[in-house]
Amino acid sequence: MAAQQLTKNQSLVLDTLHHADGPLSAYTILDKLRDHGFRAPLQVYRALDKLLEFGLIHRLESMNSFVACAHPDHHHHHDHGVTAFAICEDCGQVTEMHDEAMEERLSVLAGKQHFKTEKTTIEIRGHCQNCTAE
Amino acid sequence: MAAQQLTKNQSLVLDTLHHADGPLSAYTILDKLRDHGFRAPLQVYRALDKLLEFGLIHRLESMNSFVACAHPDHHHHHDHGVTAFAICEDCGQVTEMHDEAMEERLSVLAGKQHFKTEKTTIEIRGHCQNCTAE
DNA sequence: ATCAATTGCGTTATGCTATAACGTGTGGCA
DNA sequence: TGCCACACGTTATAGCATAACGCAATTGAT
Repeated sequence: MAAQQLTKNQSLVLDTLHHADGPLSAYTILDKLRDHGFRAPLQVYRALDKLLEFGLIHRLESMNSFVACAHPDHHHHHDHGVTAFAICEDCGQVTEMHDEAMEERLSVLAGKQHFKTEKTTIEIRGHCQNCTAE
Repeated sequence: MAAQQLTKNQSLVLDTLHHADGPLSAYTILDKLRDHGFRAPLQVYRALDKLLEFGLIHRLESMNSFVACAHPDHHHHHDHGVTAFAICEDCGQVTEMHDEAMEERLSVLAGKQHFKTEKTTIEIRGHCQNCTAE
């Protein structure tokens, strides 16, 4: 699949997320981009929607914020399978995790209910290794 | 563990959720309870916080809303393990699912990162059996 | 070449979700 | 009695997200 050509706004938002060391809310992104001409939330949300669609970023439902995808190949749409996130409540770091066995398990669970899965959210809130070492 | 004595507001909110046939937002609950004297969001949110604490309801992160716990014994605090939710995007129905194998898998994943889990969110968006049968 | 459809953009206004901060009342208990 | 913890009510505000309008650039079919 061909590399996705991003618009200026989309690139700015994606760069902002890449340079952040944790998830950012849409309004935080907006504030960081005011110097680049951003004035309104919609400018951010529209870019975020596209980046989500391209699979370049993830939305963390449990904290209404967004992170750049940890995958190496930023230049292609790709379907990760299910992604699980470990979110540290102390330092805000987010770790992206993939696991075949868990996908399989979820698939079985959904199958039992004859449920057709469109999107799966898995978010683990807790404390990362660094922040646990008191 | 002893039955939890709920306050008037807490009971009203819990009843509202029990009688609903899908998840409700805090503001929807507020509207349904205006006739019972509710005037402000905080009255709802404070009750919801307690009900969450007691394990009588769940919060669905991916849609900012709340459902009554499907467990039969409403009268005791209980720790479910991890709960996964299947949420139908057509009819709004929510199915609560529990699975040992998945918990185990998540535990292993977290362990690999030396991550200390506090709370796990699993939400599957899609289409339920009824709504798939076109 | 031209028209229509699509897409991105900017702006204003609005709606939905959640909490801060303050004060009141009540029940338990030393 | 005086203190404490807790639920409650109210006002105000903060934080998250989208509707609706109009304009500009691009594409693609005729």
